[in-house]
Amino acid sequence: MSDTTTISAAPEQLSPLTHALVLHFGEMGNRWGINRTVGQIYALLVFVEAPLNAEQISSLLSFSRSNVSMGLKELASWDLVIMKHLPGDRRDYFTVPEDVWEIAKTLILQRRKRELEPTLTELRNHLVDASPAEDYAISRMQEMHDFMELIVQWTDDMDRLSSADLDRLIKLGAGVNKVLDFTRRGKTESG
Amino acid sequence: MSDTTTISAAPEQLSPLTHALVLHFGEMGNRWGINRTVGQIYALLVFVEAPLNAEQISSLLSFSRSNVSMGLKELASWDLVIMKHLPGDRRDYFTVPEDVWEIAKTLILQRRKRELEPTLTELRNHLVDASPAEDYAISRMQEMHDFMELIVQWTDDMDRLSSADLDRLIKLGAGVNKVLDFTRRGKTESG
DNA sequence: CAGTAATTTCACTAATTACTGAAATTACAA
DNA sequence: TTGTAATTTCAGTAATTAGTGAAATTACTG
Repeated sequence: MSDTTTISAAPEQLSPLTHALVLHFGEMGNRWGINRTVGQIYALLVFVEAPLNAEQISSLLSFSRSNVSMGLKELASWDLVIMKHLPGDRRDYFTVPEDVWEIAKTLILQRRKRELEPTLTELRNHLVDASPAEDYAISRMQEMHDFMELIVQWTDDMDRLSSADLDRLIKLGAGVNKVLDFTRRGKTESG
Repeated sequence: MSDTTTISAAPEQLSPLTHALVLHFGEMGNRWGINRTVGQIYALLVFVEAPLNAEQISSLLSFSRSNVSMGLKELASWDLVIMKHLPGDRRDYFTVPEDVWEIAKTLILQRRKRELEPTLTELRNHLVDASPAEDYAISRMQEMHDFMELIVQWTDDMDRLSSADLDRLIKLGAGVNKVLDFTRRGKTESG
């Protein structure tokens, strides 16, 4: 037994499996609008049980300490990481929520904020003082606006769905229809 | 009356309104994983009724002909544009589908393909030969995999929802729950 | 408040991605 | 075929974004 017993021991290096996934999420980062670094940091926090400090992240992923700092800052701005502290240790430790659905809900709301809301505002502003001369463009904008509002409603509904409900849905293999039944019934009897 | 009567006359320059929106969509392109050029071209095709050829796009947005060509190619690879031809004119003309929901469905499926499916495949591959020693990482991967499969099901369901149904939902101001009711009932009686 | 560990900021460099004009290709018409 | 209009490709350049190390800041300890 080693003497480095903090809490649920952080690895000194990654298993091939975790390493492969971390690299994959780094690549996927591009498609998700975040950079490689941030993608890798996040995957690391997801697949490693122990909370990690910046130094550990930096050495496990081998990029600079300052880069890790910026990555964590970005993840924090997305509300995607949880900061913890160990007694007698002043370093910041980071983890992610325990269940996927919590993570996904955060992602959905954040993406909505970044990808939808600015456009919704823009459309609204232009629609108020639009001259009826530009018939076609205006009706297109109106449709788009209404549609985006609908998406906002949908994501609000989703946000109300608990992890326990979702868990059950997964086991049932249920499609969208069942999900919506769940949301409309409100919270269920399970913990 | 001018003699440039093709079909629903392409403008020689953009109205301030359309221009503003085109610029906005160019900016948003970043957040949506496409570049400014592609975002602007797409917005242009959405807000201008007439199908446009590459030359027109290039002059309305003032970037190079070759850039337009690459942008259209990318949009085509996402299945987001419709190519048309006018009798006696060999140039290619481009438009987008008439209704927002058609566009959105395409976007949903395409984003799924680019943002989810590669990871789903990766997870599946790693999960088959995972050593049970790495308990934690594996269960995280399994959860993530199951969740992503669920999203695939949801988006499949959405894809089955018709524009007419959606249109009605918007008018009702309905949230996710109503949507799912619609999908489970199948097609409705409206045209 | 002096000392030190941890973190953040920032100017710089590296790497990537976007855009262009020229050349090549394609598609059709005479 | 040959000619010509339209489109695409591509090598080079411009612009943007990512990543680093050194310096500055913050936060805690004695």
